[in-house]
Amino acid sequence: MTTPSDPRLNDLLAALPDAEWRRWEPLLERVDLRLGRVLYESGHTLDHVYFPTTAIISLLYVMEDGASAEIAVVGHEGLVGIALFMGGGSTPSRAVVQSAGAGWRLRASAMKEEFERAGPVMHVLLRYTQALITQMSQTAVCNRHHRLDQQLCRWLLLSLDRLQGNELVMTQELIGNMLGVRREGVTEAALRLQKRGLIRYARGHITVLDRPGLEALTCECYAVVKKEYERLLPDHQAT
Amino acid sequence: MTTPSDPRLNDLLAALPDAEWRRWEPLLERVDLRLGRVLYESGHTLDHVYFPTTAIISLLYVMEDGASAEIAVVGHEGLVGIALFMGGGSTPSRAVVQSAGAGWRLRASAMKEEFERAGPVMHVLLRYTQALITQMSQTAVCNRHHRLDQQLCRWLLLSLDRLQGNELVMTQELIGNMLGVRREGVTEAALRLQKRGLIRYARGHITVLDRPGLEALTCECYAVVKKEYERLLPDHQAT
DNA sequence: ATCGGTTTGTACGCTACCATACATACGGCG
DNA sequence: CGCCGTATGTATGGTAGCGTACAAACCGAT
Repeated sequence: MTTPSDPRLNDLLAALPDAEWRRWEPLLERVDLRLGRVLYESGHTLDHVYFPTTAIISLLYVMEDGASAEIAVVGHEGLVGIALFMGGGSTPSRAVVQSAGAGWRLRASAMKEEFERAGPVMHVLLRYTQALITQMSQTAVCNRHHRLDQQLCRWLLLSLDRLQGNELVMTQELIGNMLGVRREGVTEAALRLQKRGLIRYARGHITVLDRPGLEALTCECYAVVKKEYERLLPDHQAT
Repeated sequence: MTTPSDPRLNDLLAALPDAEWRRWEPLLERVDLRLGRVLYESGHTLDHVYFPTTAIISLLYVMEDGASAEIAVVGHEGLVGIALFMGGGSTPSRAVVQSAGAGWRLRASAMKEEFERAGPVMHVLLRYTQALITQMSQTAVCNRHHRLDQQLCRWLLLSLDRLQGNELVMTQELIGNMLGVRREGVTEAALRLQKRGLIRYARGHITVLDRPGLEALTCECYAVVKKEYERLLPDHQAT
């Protein structure tokens, strides 16, 4: 698929003042992000930052023994590759396409230059980074205290917010990798949600039937993060 | 106690170029940080950033039902209050003094001004922020996958790195709050470590007897975070 | 239509941690 | 010295999620 996919579907790009946007537009390169593609690997130096429009990227941490856990999710509201302007150039995590779609990317050198202007671009990026930090912290807390059922609800809602439509393509095995639990655990939790009529599951396709129901069942973590994104990035697109 | 406590015991202050240091020095105010003091509360606007020298600060998240979990620890290697220059002005977490000691603080307005110069100060602060992000992500993963015994080791080592000496003043109840587990769980884990001869516990005083032993027992999370701090902030003081 | 790989469902025993309750021990203060 | 509050140790039953194993259902390709 090669739909044009307006770059300004990405909220950060959309938030750029006109002057910056004119500079950026010619530098942006469209990328087709297929399921499973790795945008960067733990410890590797980044060569681009990615601005997803219709794709969803998962930042996940893979441990020595192969166990993994998602630390944050990035969609059209954000960007992948903050280490570039934060100064480290790499992070000990991996960025994987969790839901196929489109995005736009900018070369590392261009990104750094733009950031170093220390103008509105920098401030938006830093506010976004703070929102991302909130998501990560909340994930830490949620991992500690909340039950799998609630976490699954939170995860579904986070994904839904970054998609158009109410269906997501995702096997239970993959959800298990993201949440850092066994596939069987996901099966059981998903069945419980299905029995309540909140979702429908079928071989890698989840249809959300009752979003308010999910919101009622999930833990506070979802709302806390969402509110913080809205506070820090008020220009964001309505979902 | 009102020991002078050189502000440059703090690694970030120590890393300042001379020109910046001369500007900062008169602006820094010494603070005596007693156990339990709250430097900022969830959602409240920060009025200072704090640079601990001998104190240790715990960033913790308190949930609606009162359950809590630590998302990061800050000592002489860092600063408390990144939300100030990241742009949000507040975060949904709380900063509490976990180990009494000294620190220095800077008014919010001064901090912002210095950051906005977009020079070396900004770059150090951003690299520190990235290190902090690593710590938070790793906490999320650790909460998901590792056993309490290992987490306790990690926590002890993190504290030890930020202290002089090998004794820390901390009840099991408080450790439970930090790690987000029951006090009884901490008692049992601490007893296991004690039986192995790694620590000695006595009414709020923990003495670490065998640091290499703790390092051998803890999960990879400790080393990953430590390496990342060293990579991002190479000027840091040897512990 | 059949086969084979993938995805989902189910079962079983196990362990770490939880909730609760209570016992003990220490230490500072009168 | 004895008291009391705080801190630590111990016990009991409950449960969520794990590791493992295997069955069933589905889809696509031959």
